[in-house]
Order: sequence, then C-alpha cells, then structure tokens
Amino acid sequence: MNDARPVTRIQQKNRTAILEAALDVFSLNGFGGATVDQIAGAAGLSKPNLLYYFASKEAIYSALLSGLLDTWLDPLREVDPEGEPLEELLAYVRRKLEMSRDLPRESKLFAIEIIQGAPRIGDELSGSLRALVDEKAAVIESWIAAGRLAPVNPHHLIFSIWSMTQHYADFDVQVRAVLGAREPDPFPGAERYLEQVFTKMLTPSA
Amino acid sequence: MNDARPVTRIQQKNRTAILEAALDVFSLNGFGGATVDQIAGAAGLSKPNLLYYFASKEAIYSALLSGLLDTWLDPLREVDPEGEPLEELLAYVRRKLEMSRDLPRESKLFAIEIIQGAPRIGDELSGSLRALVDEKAAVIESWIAAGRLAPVNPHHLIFSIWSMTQHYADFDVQVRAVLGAREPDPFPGAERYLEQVFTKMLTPSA
DNA sequence: CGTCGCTTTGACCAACTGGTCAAATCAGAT
DNA sequence: ATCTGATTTGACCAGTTGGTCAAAGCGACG
Repeated sequence: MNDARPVTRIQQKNRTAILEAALDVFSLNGFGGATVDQIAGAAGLSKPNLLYYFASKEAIYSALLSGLLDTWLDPLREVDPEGEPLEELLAYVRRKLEMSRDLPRESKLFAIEIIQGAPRIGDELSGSLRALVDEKAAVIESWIAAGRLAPVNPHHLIFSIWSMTQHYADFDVQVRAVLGAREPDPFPGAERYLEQVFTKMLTPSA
Repeated sequence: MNDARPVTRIQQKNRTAILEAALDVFSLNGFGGATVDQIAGAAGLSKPNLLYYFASKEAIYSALLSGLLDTWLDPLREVDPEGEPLEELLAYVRRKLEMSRDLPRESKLFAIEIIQGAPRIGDELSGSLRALVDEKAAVIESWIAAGRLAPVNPHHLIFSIWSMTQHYADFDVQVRAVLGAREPDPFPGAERYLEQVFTKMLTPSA
C-alpha cells in the first residue's frame, strides 16, 4: 500500500532502523510530542536523510501503525473454533499477556492512538477489527450454546481480555509503582490471576 | 500547594474555564500535541491573558493532574472495611464504571500521562497511591482470611478493576467501533458483564 | 469624578518545527 | 578506473511555538 518494497540492503536496513526508532519515540511522546529530529537521532541518521526514506513524520507514523496492526491481532486470529473452548480462550489470554511483556511499546503506541480518537486508524477499527471480533464472538456464542462455556457477553469478554492484559504494558509504570519491591516482575502474578479469573468466569456450571 | 487561592470572582471563573478547556485539549492531544493557543481559544481567552493566570503550559498541566488525582481515587477510598465484602467491591466497580462514563476526559488524561511514563506524577504513584492501594489490599486480604471472599491476589484484583472499567473511557472509540449499532451505549452491557465477572470471581466457594 | 489595582491585549521575540534543495559522497557494476 | 544511480549532508526556509512586555482598558471604591 504505502511501500514500494525496499530494493537495496541499505534501504532495508535504514527503513527498519527508522521504524524501530520511531516506535521508541512515538510510544514515549505521542505523535504531537515527537519530533523528526528525535527519531532521526535515535535511528542514527540526519533529518534530511530520514526524510529521504519517509516523506513526512505522518508517513512514518502511518507506516508504523498499519505495519503493526496485523501483528497485534494475530493472537485473536489464532483462536480455533475446533479447539476446546476454555483452553482456546486461556491460550488467547496468555498470548496477549506475553505480547504486553514483550512488545510494550507497540501496545502503548496503539493505546495512545486510540485514546486520542484513533484519527488515523478509525476505519480499520470499524472495518477489519470489527469483522474479526464479530467472527470470534460468534464462535464463543456457539460454544456457549453448546454448553461448553458459561454464558457471557462475548464482546465484553473480549474487551476484558484486551484491557486486563494490555494494562500490564500500558500502565506498567503504575503497576510497578504500586507493587514496588514486593513483586519486581508483575507478569507471573498477572498470569496466575488472569488464569484464575477466566477459569472461574468461563467454566460452565454443569 | 501550587495555588494561592483565587481572590476575585473573575479569577475563580477564568481559572476554572482554563482548566476545563485544558482538560479538553490535553486529553485529546496529549501534552506535546496541545498548544497554549488552543487552550486559550477553547477557554475564550487570548494567549497572553491565559498566561496571566498560569505561568506556563506546564503549570496548567500540573494543576490539572494534581487537582484531579484526589477525585480519581475517591471511589477506592470509599471501600469500607466494615461493609459486606462482595457488596463493597461490586460498588467500587460500579463507581469506577460511572466515572468512565461521566468523566472520560479525566480518565484519558491520566492514561496518557501514565502510558508516557508518568514523568510528572510518578512520585504520587509510588507515594499516596501506593499507600492507598496497600491499605485496601490489606482489607481484602482480611476478608479472604475470614472466608468472606474467594482467595485472589488483591493487588491484581485492583488492577483488573481499574483496567476493565477505565477501558470503557479510554478506548471508547474502539469499543464503539466494534459494537457498532448493536449496542450504541456500551455501559449497560458493561455493567452487567462486570458484575457477573466479579461476582463469580469473588464469591467464596463454601 | 478620579484613581488604583486587577485584567486584557497587540506587538513582538527567540527557539524550534517539519520540510526542501542542491551539492557532495558513496557503492557497485562494467 | 570510471560511471551511474543511490545515499547523505549542510544550509536554508517559512510557519509555529511558548512566552514576554509595555501599554491600554476596566471596575470598584473613595
């Protein structure tokens, strides 16, 4: 869509270095708070050189977002209608929590974008994201109808998985401030807690 | 702390108008993306006039944050050690969800600040916030020890309440994009879902 | 009415911003 | 070695930004 794929090794290297640096800078400062110079510096390039690879600050930001959206939704795509319902959903929760641990900058980038009204990905939200969620919500409904899962609102269930897992990436400063030295790594505790929540929530009462 | 309390009616009016406008602008654009001119315009003042009331953009932002922190933590303060445990916690969830519905800008402001590393309120997080959370976590532990609540990690329980309720404020664009016309107001459904989650989660098995 | 202090403003500034451009440098193919 | 196109850069620009300042306006009170 936006990229005639890099031809040379140098282009490959510099484009990825720029996107990597931009992820750092944008996730820490938001779009408005970031400057092209910062990104260029973090990528080890001069500003004009950076703008040789991307037409504008906007272009970098868009490339980042749209390049990341797929990765971001992969865990949900992997939920398998043929699998054991509770296992599938717990695995989804685990994958999302791993993403919060391993890709916090990506999580924050999306969070900032959506909080500020998703001006640049609003279409994708009500397009492909919505379609994917609806599809998986239908799977969950069918599991419930078959008595293999406790009855819950599938959309709000998905929202709760997103919010609880991404919380550990987006709000990590707060989480660590509250836990302090007691729990230097919040993720093991988070995993146990989340498994407990969703097991209790979803195990059919029969 | 930062405000010699406004003396005249005009000061009262203009200072609150500025903070109100700043809440709009900052929650929509972040600190870096907001301009003093925008805030002044939204408050119906000229830029120099605004800077007559607040020394700098930073000063407005700080005044906003610290003025809001108390309000933000009130619902947690109200959790009553003497009350019926499940009722208390469900009431807390309900109050937090109401705040997401009624004060979304405040929620977004805090979210943006914390996501970006809480450079200006980090101290309060590991200070008063942490103390309050620890206090209430101890209450929850005592409820659990008395068998009046199912055993859960109280800190992660609190995190999950924060994340799930604030999600409906911070990510409202995404929530509405996903739900579409099916559920034009997400809050009733959210309330039912959250009550279900925490009831199942916290009701002691006995 | 006059005046004194609070309030408001237009004009201004230095720093920074995103972005341009022509010229210089470099890497690889011949 | 030379040529060609890809890459890099310093100098530059116009617009915007946060913030200043001296002067003007205004309201309450004697």
